[in-house]
Amino acid sequence: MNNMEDFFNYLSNGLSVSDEARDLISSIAKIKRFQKGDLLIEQGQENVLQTYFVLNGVLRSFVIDKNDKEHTVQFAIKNWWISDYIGYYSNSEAMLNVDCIKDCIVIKLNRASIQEVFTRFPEFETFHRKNLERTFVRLNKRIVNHLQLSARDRYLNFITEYPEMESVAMNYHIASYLGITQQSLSRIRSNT
Amino acid sequence: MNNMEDFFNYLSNGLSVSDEARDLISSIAKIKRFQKGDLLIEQGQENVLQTYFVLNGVLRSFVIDKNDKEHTVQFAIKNWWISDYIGYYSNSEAMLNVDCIKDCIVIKLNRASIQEVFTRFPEFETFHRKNLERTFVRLNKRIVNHLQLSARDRYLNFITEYPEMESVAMNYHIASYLGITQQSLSRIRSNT
DNA sequence: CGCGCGATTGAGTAATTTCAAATCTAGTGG
DNA sequence: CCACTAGATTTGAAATTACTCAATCGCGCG
Repeated sequence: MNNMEDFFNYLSNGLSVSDEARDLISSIAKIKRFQKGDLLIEQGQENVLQTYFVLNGVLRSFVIDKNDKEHTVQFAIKNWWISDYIGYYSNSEAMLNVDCIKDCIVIKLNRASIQEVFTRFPEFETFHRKNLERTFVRLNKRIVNHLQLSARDRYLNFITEYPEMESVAMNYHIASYLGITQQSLSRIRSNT
Repeated sequence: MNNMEDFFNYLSNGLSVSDEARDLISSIAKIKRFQKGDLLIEQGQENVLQTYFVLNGVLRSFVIDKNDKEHTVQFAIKNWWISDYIGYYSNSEAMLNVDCIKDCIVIKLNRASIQEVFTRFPEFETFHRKNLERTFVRLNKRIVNHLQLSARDRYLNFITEYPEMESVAMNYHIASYLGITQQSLSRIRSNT
């Protein structure tokens, strides 16, 4: 369907959404469409007020270093959230870019509105807190993997962990997520 | 002082602690002392029910890989929290070890008791949620740094970010946190 | 003094990157 | 249907970075 209903379905998985909460969320959540290549957040922009929930498509967040190389921080597909969470949560300028790698339909929410939801409906704060805890685990695992695994093993882990990404992300997106060059990834793939 | 009062001072920084909350916390929080080398959590143990708040001393969490090499995931000093947050939040067996690298005084809290505090005093859940968001930013920054910086730059970033760690952690602890060998760190240090 | 642990240094080796060229692929127009 | 093109991927060879293994150094402590 790719509409607001999908978002409420997602929410229903973790909490029960009252009619009042539903009304408030409907009024603050905006559905947006983007095309492959569109930039939702740009490194250096003054502040990061938005976070996005993916209804359809694929996005990624990435940083461009001083040598103009891109490094993928996160991918997002259906039912994932994405933003520059460094800028978003530390209330600073954008440290990351967010762009579409496939045409997308997303729900755009801003921090202040979400805060309002938390205040009026505390169960949403609990839901968010549990999400954060799960994400926290994922980030810790990524760090642990990066510390102890070889490039090849990180790749093998990636494709078992996120099997859907191989077909939608390009070679160099995945390489830059794994912290290697696209040439190295190509060589790893060729003798697996 | 290194007693419970320090913990309440820490909490007072982010919220106002009612007398009732204070009573509940006093009843569930246990002060524990550990010596350098003591293991608080051991990789593989059945579950991770505890998290620790540091009153004094230095601890670290780390993983031992299949070649018996240690990789430091996190350090903790006064006013930091530490545990195996992978096991703790995903309710699984311990993926990490936690040990003392200096004699420690910590407050031990368990998940179920903390949940009770959240339920009875929702402002603690908000406090925790904000902490998680800050930690989330730190982990994202660590990943970004790992992706885009050289070993030398990661080291330079580490000593500006955590200047107190250089004197309390050993060479190979820091090296294993940065994802390099102790020999490489030694060489980096010698021509800085 | 001598032991033990941690840090440093050196030399050879392995893994990965860099730069450049070649190949593949999907889409476009003749 | 085929040729062409632009973008993406692969391959090769040299250079770089970091690692391994081994030996040595330095220091605190019994």
